[in-house]
Amino acid sequence: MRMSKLFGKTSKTEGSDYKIPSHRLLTQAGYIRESTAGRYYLLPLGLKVHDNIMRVVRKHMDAADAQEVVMPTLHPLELWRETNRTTSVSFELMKVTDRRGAEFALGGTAEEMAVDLVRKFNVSYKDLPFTIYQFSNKFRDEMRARGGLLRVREFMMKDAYSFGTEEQFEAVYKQMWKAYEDIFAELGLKVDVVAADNGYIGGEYCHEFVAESENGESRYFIDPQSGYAAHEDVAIFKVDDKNLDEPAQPMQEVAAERGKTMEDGVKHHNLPLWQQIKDVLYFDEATGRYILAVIRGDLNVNETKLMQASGAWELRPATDDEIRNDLQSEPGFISPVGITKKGVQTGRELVIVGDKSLRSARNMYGGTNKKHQDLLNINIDRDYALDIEADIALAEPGFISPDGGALVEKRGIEVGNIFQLGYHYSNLMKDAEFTDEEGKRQKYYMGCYGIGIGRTLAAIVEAHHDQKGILWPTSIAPFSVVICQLGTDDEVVNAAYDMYKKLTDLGVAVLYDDRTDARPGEKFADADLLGIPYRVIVSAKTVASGSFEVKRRDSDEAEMLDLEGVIKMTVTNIR
RNA sequence: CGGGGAUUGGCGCAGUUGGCUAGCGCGCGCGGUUUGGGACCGCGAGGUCGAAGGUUCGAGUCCUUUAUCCCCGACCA
Repeated sequence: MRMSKLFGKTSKTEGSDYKIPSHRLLTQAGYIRESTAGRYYLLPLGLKVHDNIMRVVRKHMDAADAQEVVMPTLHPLELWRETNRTTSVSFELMKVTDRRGAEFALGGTAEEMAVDLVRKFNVSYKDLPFTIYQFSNKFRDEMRARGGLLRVREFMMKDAYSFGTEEQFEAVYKQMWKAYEDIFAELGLKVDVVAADNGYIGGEYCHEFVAESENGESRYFIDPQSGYAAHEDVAIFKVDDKNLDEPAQPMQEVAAERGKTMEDGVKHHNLPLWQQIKDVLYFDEATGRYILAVIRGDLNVNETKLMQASGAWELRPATDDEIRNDLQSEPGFISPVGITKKGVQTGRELVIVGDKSLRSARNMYGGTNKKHQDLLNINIDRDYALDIEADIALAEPGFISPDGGALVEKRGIEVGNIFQLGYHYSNLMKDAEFTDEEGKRQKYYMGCYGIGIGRTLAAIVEAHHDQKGILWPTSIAPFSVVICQLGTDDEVVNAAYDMYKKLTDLGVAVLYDDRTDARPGEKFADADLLGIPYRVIVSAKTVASGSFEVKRRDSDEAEMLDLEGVIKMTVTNIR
């Protein structure tokens, strides 16, 4: 490619709206350009990198026995109704209607489409297991786009769907896990594999592949000793026992003229925070129930775990009005002891969900559901009962992992994930079945596996850049070599063109900076900004000496090589 | 959707308490001198100041409505 003809210019000035390095560098170097918030043009350079990432992903998916297909972008809304996801997905579905009034969803993920495709073929156990995948633009009407390519409303995703029996699933899941490790390794992206929450996709467990970055949106915890890694939503930890050797004391009601915070309770009674009972009252819009989360005072409630444990879907904090008038309690003095289980005004049910940490302490203290009255020596089972007992505690840095090490908090970009879907979709969708050995119909057991291509591209830039620009890993660089032609003398131009031609004929992706109106400094700055792995300089000086200056983007040292040397170096270092 | 900030040639910005043909830098075009880390001189093109309405003799500047964008929160590849 001749740089003089390249569409998409580099820019010396940077926009003030570009807050994170990948967004700024990709825009400044002419890889991408924003259309509207969360929708981007991929320019020729950006498309090359994008294609290269897809090529790597495709290679490893194929190697893992997945088969590529293409699904329509417009999904019949009927299919989404079949799984009730017209209302339950967290990202807003974008819908379109055709001239006949048929409704479609713009695909944001394609579980239903995959199942619908497979069920058309009436598969048998002999066909299982198998995995299909596609690359397609996904549409998600996100509340807020953010950070350039990091969170957008329209993006290329590789999504794969596996079909098989429950017995076969573990091997398939591991195969995909391995494929993902190979993909990100080849892309030059270090990732942590963390256990995460399935959310709206359904199923029981999943793992996220997260590239550590301060600009990422995923918070997760790792135990560096054991390798335990989990998203903050699902991270578990060991709760220490406090005073279980203490005998249970008789419960006692006392006057407590205090404020409503936990600290007020600690101060008033001069007792430790951990001994206080923390009560957090929610209302679930989805099921119309109050959820009272009860936990040891020094811990916080993890709403994701709480939703999992209680079956709630749309939690919001209960209002003071609801607490006082419907539940006859008092903000700051809520207590599982004697709280009404049914709203007196609305008749709404109240479910008490208690954290297992409540069993790590005795003789706890807390409110009475009456203002300025507290209870001392509250003991679980004896004084109150839980409807649901579960782990609903939020992990914090320094807590002890299940393996015994201290948890470290990290932040990163979620570039891919693998989900166990189980029977979730085959239960919801008709005829999602295969014929087994005995001729009986059985549900498929499924998994799904996604990688965001644009986000991965941005994550690679986040991980590989310096003051001057991008440093592409050779596996995905838009060009392997940039030839900087300095000067316009015939010998220089001829030598540069000759090298460009020879390398190109050998299959090396070469960017030939043939611009006659750019001075050397500008060419160097652009080469650095663009992040091409190798830079070769052809100038009057080098032509006279019969050798060329070759420098790696990630090194400060150049070496002088003749044409044969340049060819050898670049050809052996390309993919 | 809640909170904060912004919108003036392709990009980055200035524009005072309302006042004259709306400026600067970069970039772009033409001519020339240059050529190893973003050169210089000359000439030139390009803006109904996000949009609509209002106040005023007069609006980029004041008021109302509205659109878009950025940042922080709840979601995700």
